[in-house]
Amino acid sequence: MAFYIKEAAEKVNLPTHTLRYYEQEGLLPFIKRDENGNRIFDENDLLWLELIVCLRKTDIPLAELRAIVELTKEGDSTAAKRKQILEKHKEKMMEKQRDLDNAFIKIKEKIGFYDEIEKKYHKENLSF
Amino acid sequence: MAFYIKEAAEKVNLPTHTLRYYEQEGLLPFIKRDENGNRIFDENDLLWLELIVCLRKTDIPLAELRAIVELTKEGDSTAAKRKQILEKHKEKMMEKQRDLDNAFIKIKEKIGFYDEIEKKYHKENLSF
DNA sequence: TTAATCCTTAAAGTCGACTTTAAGGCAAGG
DNA sequence: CCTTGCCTTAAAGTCGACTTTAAGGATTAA
Repeated sequence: MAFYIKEAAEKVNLPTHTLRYYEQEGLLPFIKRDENGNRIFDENDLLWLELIVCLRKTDIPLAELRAIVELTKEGDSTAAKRKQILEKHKEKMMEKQRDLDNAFIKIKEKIGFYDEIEKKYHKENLSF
Repeated sequence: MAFYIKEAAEKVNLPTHTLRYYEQEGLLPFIKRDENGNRIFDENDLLWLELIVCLRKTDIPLAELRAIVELTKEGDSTAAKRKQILEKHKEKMMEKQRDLDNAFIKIKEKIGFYDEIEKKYHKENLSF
């Protein structure tokens, strides 16, 4: 189970350019090449890439993903540090959740307000 | 109840620069000035600003807020359009919520994984 | 009177995360 | 043989949302 960049990109629903950019930024450190220098993504690479995509949707900075990669290279002794990075991001995610909850209340209010204006406006403009 | 920019900025927890920038970008169209040309934020301005801040935390684009302002200037007949903009953003918010829910699952898994490595690592390094 | 602290405007700079452009290599199909 | 479509690299450009810098005006406190 190994894939060229186009297949990998399709699997994670990103442009190939972005995958190359991620590799360049140190997020994909173990990507092998075929005899022509083309990238080959194996199952492991894809799993990591999927986690990247999933966490990027919650706006984890590339720098934090890169930091995890660097720590991974240093071996098992860095597991606690890697965990810490993720815990910190999880806190941010929880804050976002709260921000969303607050915004839902406010946006519903405002939508209701616009509804009222709309109703009034139509009532006032009835011809008979 | 009216405030100069510094007080207003403190109330919504933004730098004064950002409030000026927002006005310049057409997000705060009704801000009055005192005899020296200083901005005066009234209760209404603050309420709108608070909504801006609340929705910005969910990444509503400035362009959408500006669009609402422009429609508001055109009067009550545009209430439906303004509502539509907010409904559309509410959809995005719901998608973010789903993204967060998915990411929570994955990040907990990964944290658990790092926990395992950590435990193993400490076990292997016991001297006796 | 001078320093501090507010305010003003306009313009330039920054940042993260891509995205686009340019120039070119390799392999298969017609 | 040539086009098509994949791949490569390096570098430049874009985008949104600020943020910083520069230059200066008005009010207050020492």
